[in-house]
Amino acid sequence: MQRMTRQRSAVADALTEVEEFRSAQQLHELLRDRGEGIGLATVYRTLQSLADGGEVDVLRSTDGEAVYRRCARREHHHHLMCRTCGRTVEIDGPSVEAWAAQVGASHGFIDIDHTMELYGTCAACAAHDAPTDRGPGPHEGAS
Amino acid sequence: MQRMTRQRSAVADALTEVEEFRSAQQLHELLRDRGEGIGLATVYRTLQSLADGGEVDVLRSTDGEAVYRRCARREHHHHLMCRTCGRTVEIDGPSVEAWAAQVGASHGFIDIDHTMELYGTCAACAAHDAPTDRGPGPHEGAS
DNA sequence: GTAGTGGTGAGAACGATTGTCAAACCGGCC
DNA sequence: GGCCGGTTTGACAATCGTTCTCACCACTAC
Repeated sequence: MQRMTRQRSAVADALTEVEEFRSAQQLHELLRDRGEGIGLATVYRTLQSLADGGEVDVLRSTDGEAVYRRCARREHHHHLMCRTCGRTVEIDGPSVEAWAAQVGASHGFIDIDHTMELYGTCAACAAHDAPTDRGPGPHEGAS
Repeated sequence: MQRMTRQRSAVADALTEVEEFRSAQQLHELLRDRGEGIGLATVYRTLQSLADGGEVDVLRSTDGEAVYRRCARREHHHHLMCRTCGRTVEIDGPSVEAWAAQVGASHGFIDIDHTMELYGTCAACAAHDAPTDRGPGPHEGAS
C-alpha cells in the first residue's frame, strides 16, 4: 500500500529542490514546465499523503491557500519567512512549547497544540527597498 | 464615508454577542435566522471592513475558512481555543513578542510580525469524553 | 496472460469568497 | 419634512482552490 510512482517521486523531488513553501498549484505548474506529465489532482493527492506521513509541512498562507514544504527537520519547529521574497528559515522555539503547555494548563486545557509562524523582511529585501521610506507594513490583524 | 446601516450594526451586534470565532457563513445564517434580511455578500464586506478597522480579529481555521471574532482587547494578543467546543480564551504572550523580535533579528530580519494560536481540550470537554480512552488527537502537521 | 489492486488524470463538482450592477438607503441640506 | 448624491445593499454570476468521479493505466501475484 503506497507505491512509488513516477509522479509521486517527481513531487517529492520538486519539494526537495525547492527550499521554500509552494502551493499545490505552483508545484503542478513547475512540474508541467519541467516536462513531467502530471495531473493537478495527483499533485494534491500526493501532497496530502506526504503531509499525512509527516514528510512535508503544510500551512495556510494568509489568503487561505495551502502551501507545502519539505523541511530539514522532522521534529516540531517553526518558520521565519520573508514577506517579500519568501525565503524561509527554520527555527526552534523551545521556550514556546513550554510556555504554551503552561498557559494551557493554567486555563484548564489539556493536550495543548499550537501553530506559530514569524514573518519579517530579510536583510537582502530590506536593502532593496528604499531604505528611507518603508512605512509600517500591512500588519495582519489577528493574533 | 462609512455609514451606519441596519445591516452593518446587525453584524457588529452579532459579533459582540457571540463570544467565539464564527465564519462569515455562520454569521450570515445566524442573522437570517434572527430575521435580519441581509445578504451574504454584505456580511463578507462588512466583516472585511470591520477587520480592516481592527474592530475584529480574523484568522483561518485549519480548513482554510476565515473566522471572525470581536475581541475584548484591541492590543495584540493570542487565543487558546478548545478544539472540541470552540470555547476561546484570550491570552497574553509578552515573552513571545520579545522572543520573536529577537529570533528575527538574529537572522537579519526586520519588522517581525507573527501569528500564533493555541489549541487544546478544555476541562469541560475533557470530562465529557471517555476519560479512559482519548487517543492522541489529530495533531496538525506544520508549525 | 489474467485478475486484482492501487494510482492517474481530465473534467465535473463543490464551497468559500469576490465582482457586478441596478435598486434601496443614509445623511446632510434646503 | 422632502430632496439629492453618493454609499450600501443583495441577488446572482464569476473566480479560485480543492476534492470527487470514474474510466483507464501500471504493477504484482498467480
